[in-house]
Amino acid sequence: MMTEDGHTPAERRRLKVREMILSAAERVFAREGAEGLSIRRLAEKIDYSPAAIYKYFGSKDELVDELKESFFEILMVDVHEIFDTSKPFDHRARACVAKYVEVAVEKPHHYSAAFAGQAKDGESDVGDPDFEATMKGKAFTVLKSMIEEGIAAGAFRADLDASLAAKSTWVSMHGLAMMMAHIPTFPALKPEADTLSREEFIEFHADQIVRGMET
Amino acid sequence: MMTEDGHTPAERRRLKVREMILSAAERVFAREGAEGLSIRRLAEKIDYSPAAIYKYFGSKDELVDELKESFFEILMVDVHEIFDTSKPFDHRARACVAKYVEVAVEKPHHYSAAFAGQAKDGESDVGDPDFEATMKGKAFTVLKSMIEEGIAAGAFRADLDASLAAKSTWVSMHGLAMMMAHIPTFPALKPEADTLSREEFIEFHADQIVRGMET
DNA sequence: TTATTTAGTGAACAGTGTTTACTTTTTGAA
DNA sequence: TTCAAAAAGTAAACACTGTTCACTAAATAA
Repeated sequence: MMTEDGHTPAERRRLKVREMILSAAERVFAREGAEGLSIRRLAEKIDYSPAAIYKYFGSKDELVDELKESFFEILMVDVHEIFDTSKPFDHRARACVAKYVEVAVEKPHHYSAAFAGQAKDGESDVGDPDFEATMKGKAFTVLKSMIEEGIAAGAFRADLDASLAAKSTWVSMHGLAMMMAHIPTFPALKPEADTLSREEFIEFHADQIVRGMET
Repeated sequence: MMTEDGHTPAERRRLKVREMILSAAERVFAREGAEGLSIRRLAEKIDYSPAAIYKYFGSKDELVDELKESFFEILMVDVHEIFDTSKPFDHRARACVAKYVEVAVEKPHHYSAAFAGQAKDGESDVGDPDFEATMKGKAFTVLKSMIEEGIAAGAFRADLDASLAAKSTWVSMHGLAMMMAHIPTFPALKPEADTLSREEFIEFHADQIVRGMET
């Protein structure tokens, strides 16, 4: 029979097991990342044989890809929520940066894995023909329209290329997310000095980014 | 006898083998990163047994750490050379950012590995009691004094905290280095559009960073 | 009921980092 | 120059890893 996605009991059962595997994997991945997530340990945890997992996922990479993708989706939804507030423009702009970084820092393994394109010569999600449809594509579009709004409102330079500026802004947010994700103590480079908290540093950085675009 | 670092023939021989291992490892690591560098394959390549390598390095991680450290040293020297030019200030500032990113992009595996602090709770190089002495510490100091010079020259805002600004700047450079290292096509998000080359994008990004600090 | 597809498994393959016991070579002193 | 000690190097094993394959057991459709 033609599989119509979860309409027959068998399909629902299959989907349920799939979700169970994913959620168990999610918990391990959040704590230990892709390295720490072993198919064998995962199988033991869910009381299946290792080979069983391969009936649901083509490979470990495919499984991890799903974890990354759903994380990125959450990241985007969260940022979008902030963007759709009726607060003043520059407040929203800074809050978006802050939210992006905070979500990334909460799940450092997810975030950095989502951007670890392996530097392989193979297909890169960015540079994708239908980039607009991907999560990263949507993220970029949101960011760009935000900047266009800023230009229209006269807050940002009129000669600013919104597309370029969006990329540059993303790069700067990415840098902060990566730093904070990987270096636990980040804004405090030395242990004694540096009274600034993470939140305060995010604010400062967001401010620097926005200033770079202002008139 | 007391080992006085390479004074006896035996010590020189030992150091030579060590270097031989490192340089073979370096070649593999540059192409394939830490994952692709296998002790067994490395041993085969240098015509030793895998166990022999453990007479020279405590673990694979220790070996890789040395590769990362010497890369970072090169990165710092290269940037410092640009900094010590007699060109006008803002030219030097932008050129430093460009150099930093270029070197990182040339050896993407080295760069990203150097910053992949594993997000482990263990000892982090940053947050180190004698941070100033480390490579990253020196890098930070250079960056900071550069910004102080900019403030003194009246190019940057007088109320700018040089230490904070240095961190923010580094974060933005880091973001660009990571993006370009991991996403081969980076500044071109869509395949058709985006006529900007990597060099041009680096320039734009550096400009945004500097603008954020200007008066 | 029966034939067929699906779910799940145990065992193996090929690979990894690392350790241990062992042999061979080199070294420093009597 | 002989000889014990130290260092260099190795083969084989341990404990992992992702993945595949031949197989059984169970659910499904005719």
